[in-house]
Amino acid sequence: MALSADILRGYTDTILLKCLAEGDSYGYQMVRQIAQKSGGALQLKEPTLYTAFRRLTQDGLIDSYWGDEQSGARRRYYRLTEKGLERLLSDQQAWIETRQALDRLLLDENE
Amino acid sequence: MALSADILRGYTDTILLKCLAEGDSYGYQMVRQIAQKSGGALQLKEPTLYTAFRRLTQDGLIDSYWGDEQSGARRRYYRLTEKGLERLLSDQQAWIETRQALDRLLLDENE
DNA sequence: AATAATACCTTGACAGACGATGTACTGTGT
DNA sequence: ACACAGTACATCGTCTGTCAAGGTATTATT
Repeated sequence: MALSADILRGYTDTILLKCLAEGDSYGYQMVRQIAQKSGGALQLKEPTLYTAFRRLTQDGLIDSYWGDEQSGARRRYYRLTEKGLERLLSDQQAWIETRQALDRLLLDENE
Repeated sequence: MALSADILRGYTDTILLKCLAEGDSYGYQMVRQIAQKSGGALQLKEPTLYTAFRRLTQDGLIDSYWGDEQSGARRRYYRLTEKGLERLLSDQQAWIETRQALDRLLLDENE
C-alpha cells in the first residue's frame, strides 16, 4: 500500500518537523527515514521535500547549515527551531482531533 | 477546532460516499449532516461540494435525480451506485492504513 | 570508462479547495 | 405589500501543494 499524494497533503510539514525533532538530518536521509518508518508507504518526492524545506525555513520553523563532510557529496543539515517544536506539538494535537473526526465521518459507528 | 482544507483534501469524496451510504440525500442537507457528525469541525464549502459531485458522477460512483418537491426549492438528490459502494469500502480500508502510518510518523512511540 | 549511488535543486503542469458571486424560490415579520 | 433571511442550486477564478521531468556534482563499483 502506498499513501497517495492528496491524502498526505498538509501533513508533509509535520512529518518533517517530527523527523527533525529526533535529531538534525539532511534531505536524502530524511526521505529514507520516513520511508522506513512508514513501512515503505510514504516515499516523499524531492520537489515536495525541497518545497517544504523552503516553506518551513521561511516560517522560521527550521534552519539549516552545511555539514563538513570529509568525503562524499556535501550535505545540508536541517535543524528544528524552538518555534518549530511548538508548531510540532500543536500539529500533533490537531492530528489527534482530525483522526477522531475522520473516524466518525468515514467509518461505521460500530468499529 | 476546524479541519483545515489541506488536511481534508482527498477525503471529501469518501466523506460524501459514506454520507450517501446511509441514504439518498441532497447537497444542502449533506453539508449539515457532515457538519453535525464532525461536531462542527468540517464545514464543506459549496464549490468543494459541487466539484466533488461532478467528479463522483463522472466516475460513476454516484448518480442523481430531481426530487418532486411540492413546495420549497427544487432538490437534486444523489444516490450511491454499486461502484460507489465498492469504492467506499476500499477507501475506508485505505483510511485505516493511512491512519496507522501517520500515527507512526507524527506521534511518539509511547502514545 | 561506464554505471550506479549519494546528494543537492528547479521548472512547469496539474488538481483540489474555496472566496466571491449569481440565480431562484419560500417563509416570516411588520 | 414588502423587505429580509433561509433554502437550494451552481460557476469563475485564485491559491496552494504535489510531482514528473530535468539538471548539477561527487564518490563508489564494476
